[in-house]
Amino acid sequence: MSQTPLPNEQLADALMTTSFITMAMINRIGAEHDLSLSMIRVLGILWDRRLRMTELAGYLGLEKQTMSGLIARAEKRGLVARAPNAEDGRATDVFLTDAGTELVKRLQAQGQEALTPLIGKLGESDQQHLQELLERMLKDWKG
Amino acid sequence: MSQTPLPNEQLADALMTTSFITMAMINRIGAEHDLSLSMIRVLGILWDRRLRMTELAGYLGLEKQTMSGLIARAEKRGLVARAPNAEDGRATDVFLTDAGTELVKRLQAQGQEALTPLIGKLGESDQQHLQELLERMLKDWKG
DNA sequence: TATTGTTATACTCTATAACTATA
DNA sequence: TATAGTTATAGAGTATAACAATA
Repeated sequence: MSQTPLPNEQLADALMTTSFITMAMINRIGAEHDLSLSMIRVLGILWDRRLRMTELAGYLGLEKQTMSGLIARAEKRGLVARAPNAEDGRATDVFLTDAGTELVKRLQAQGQEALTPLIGKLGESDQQHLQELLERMLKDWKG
Repeated sequence: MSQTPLPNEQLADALMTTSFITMAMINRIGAEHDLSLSMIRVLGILWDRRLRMTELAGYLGLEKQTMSGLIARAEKRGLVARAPNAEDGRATDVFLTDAGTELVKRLQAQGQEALTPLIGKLGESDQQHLQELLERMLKDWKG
């Protein structure tokens, strides 16, 4: 006599609270560099990828026109560059410049630093366990 | 011979990735209701509190003028209300209306539902453990 | 004088609509 | 005809600056 498992509401709430706190930290760090959360996401996604405008918009769930504006501003600041796509004459590739790559490294380091006090509320063994659980949850997630 | 514990960089990265995924879900849910992440935070904070404009701005790390605009739009939509503060003639209290309270309940339920597939990647025992670790990490956090 | 809040202004972010160029 | 991208426009979100009212 099995029943459909109820969603773990308390876990969902804890994830949402954790995420709001983490996002507030990332938002604050971004503000120091005049970067919005969307711009940080764009740069982060481009870390190990060269994408077309439409693909990039798809990753972020934004309209292509919105991406045009974001990329135009990022390009103006020298963080990304655009180049015509080799296969499709209509498409434009976007990728990080060296300055953009350095900035992403910096942001990641600052994010790690900012999270240290929160993480430090757990002992080393619990930290290890939390890391494993999160990584298992994220594995192969198509988000 | 002890050494200063290094910050757990992999855990920090997992928290940031989890948060970006969770925020994307919440952002999508908010969009269905024409609510930005900031507006959702405002409504969420007012869930169990009646706050003055400046206090509210402090919670979100925003300037008071920004909060004036957010609250003006929320008030126009009937989600919050303003009233003069009893003790300080300069201050204005903000609180949820009944419609605002209903909306927050709805948003929380939708958030729980949206997170179910992600949470479901872990077994019940792991879910329970993850919840405990997150709650222990969040306990008494002044964020 | 200092604090609380609003208004004025400017820029970023976002979507809808219209357009150009290529497939 | 459909798709990729940009430009035009409008509204929300944000900060800096200036202001009115109260402490």
